[in-house]
Amino acid sequence: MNRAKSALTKANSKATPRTSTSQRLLDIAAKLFWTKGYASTTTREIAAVLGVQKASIYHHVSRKEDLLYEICVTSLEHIRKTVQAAVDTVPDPLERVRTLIRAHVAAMLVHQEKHSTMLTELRALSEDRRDEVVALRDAYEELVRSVLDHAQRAGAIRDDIPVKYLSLSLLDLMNWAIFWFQRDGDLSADRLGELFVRIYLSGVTRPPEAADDARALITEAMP
Amino acid sequence: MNRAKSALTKANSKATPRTSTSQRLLDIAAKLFWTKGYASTTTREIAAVLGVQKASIYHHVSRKEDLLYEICVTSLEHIRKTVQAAVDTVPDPLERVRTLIRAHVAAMLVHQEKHSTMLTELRALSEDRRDEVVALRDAYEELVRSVLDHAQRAGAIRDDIPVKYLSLSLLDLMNWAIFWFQRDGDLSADRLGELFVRIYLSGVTRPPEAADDARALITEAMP
DNA sequence: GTCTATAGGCGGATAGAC
DNA sequence: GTCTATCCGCCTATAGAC
Repeated sequence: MNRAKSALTKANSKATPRTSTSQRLLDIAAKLFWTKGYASTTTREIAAVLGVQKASIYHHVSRKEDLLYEICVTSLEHIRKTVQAAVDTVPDPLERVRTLIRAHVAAMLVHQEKHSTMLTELRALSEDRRDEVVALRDAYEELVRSVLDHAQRAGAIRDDIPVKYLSLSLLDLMNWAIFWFQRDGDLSADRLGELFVRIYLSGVTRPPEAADDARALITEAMP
Repeated sequence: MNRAKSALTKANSKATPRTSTSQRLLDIAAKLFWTKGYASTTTREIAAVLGVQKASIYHHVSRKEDLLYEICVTSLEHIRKTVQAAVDTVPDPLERVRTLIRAHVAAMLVHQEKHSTMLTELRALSEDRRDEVVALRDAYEELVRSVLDHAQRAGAIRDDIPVKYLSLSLLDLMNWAIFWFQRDGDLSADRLGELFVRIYLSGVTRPPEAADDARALITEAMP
């Protein structure tokens, strides 16, 4: 937790002016890191897309790694704050789980490039910074676990599987959709969230006969 | 399908003698690619772990990329064959889904390094080879879809979500466990498979009261 | 099948003018 | 804040002996 806080502080204080060029730099880097991977993306390419010379990048960051670090921190802070705020408005334990799923999917898709870069390129960070980002990630996962734990204690979700694994399974289900979800495809972000709500909460087995959750979301066929 | 076959043929014919050194080379490369990523792993490191000079590697493969290509093909062919064989022995549509989940989890964990490398490093391949591997991956995903489609047509699983998304969700749930599953942890590979069977088929909502699947797997608490 | 030696290129990063 | 010019190290891959 201390580490997490220090990560944020550092990210905002550093020699990184929040000018719009710096923001564009981060967005461009995220898109390239996501597409080609961090190690395979060169500072030359980033500069070319940004429309400046390679050396100019070093006015905004002191190392290529800074870009990756800031992308990871931004992504994790955004999703944690968004999901926390959404969940806080809902009292019912089971409805909180639904809200978490919807908010997580929406938030991760808002920053699709940054979120997927964080998920896959974390290992490219130096040890110290990786530790800081992992601490941020752990803090978020702790939020997910607490929502599930609350629901489990309330008797709303199954208790034959430890919350640890319920949580990891849910994160796997949601996070990796980022690899195949197409913003312009036949499925909107909202519908993707609803899809995961149904699968995760009800499973795919056909209910014996309308014995599904009473507040059933199923009124029309998906997509 | 044609592309898939050509990928396999090439992989087995090429200038790649199946000596034990070549096998060790592939295994070592897979472990390093998985840990550090393909682009960040140097031929020097691979050679060092193998216990030879850098140049000696080029007797077994003609380019570093060959290693990644063979890892991807091996991994996908293994899982496809294993899962197909397992599913073929089971007639009941719903039981086939369960069998698929168990077989997929078991197979991907047997070759954990290769499978995760295939999942995350595919984009580092040259365009032609990437196309070939993607064709193999598509062929496997088609197998998954067909099992789910069969179950859906038989009325065994829900029909309010298209098979396309049921399939992608299941693959996300299973595949990315490879990131957090610890071989020596408190969960065996078999139990991980059972865990996914329960979550995917029944969902996490607590059943109204023993209204869960009659052939319930839930006899003891997990882990 | 493995070695030593080296080619040849590309990468991140810096110096210092404007 | 951006430019030109350049350093230097590391990387993949090859040449050719044993």
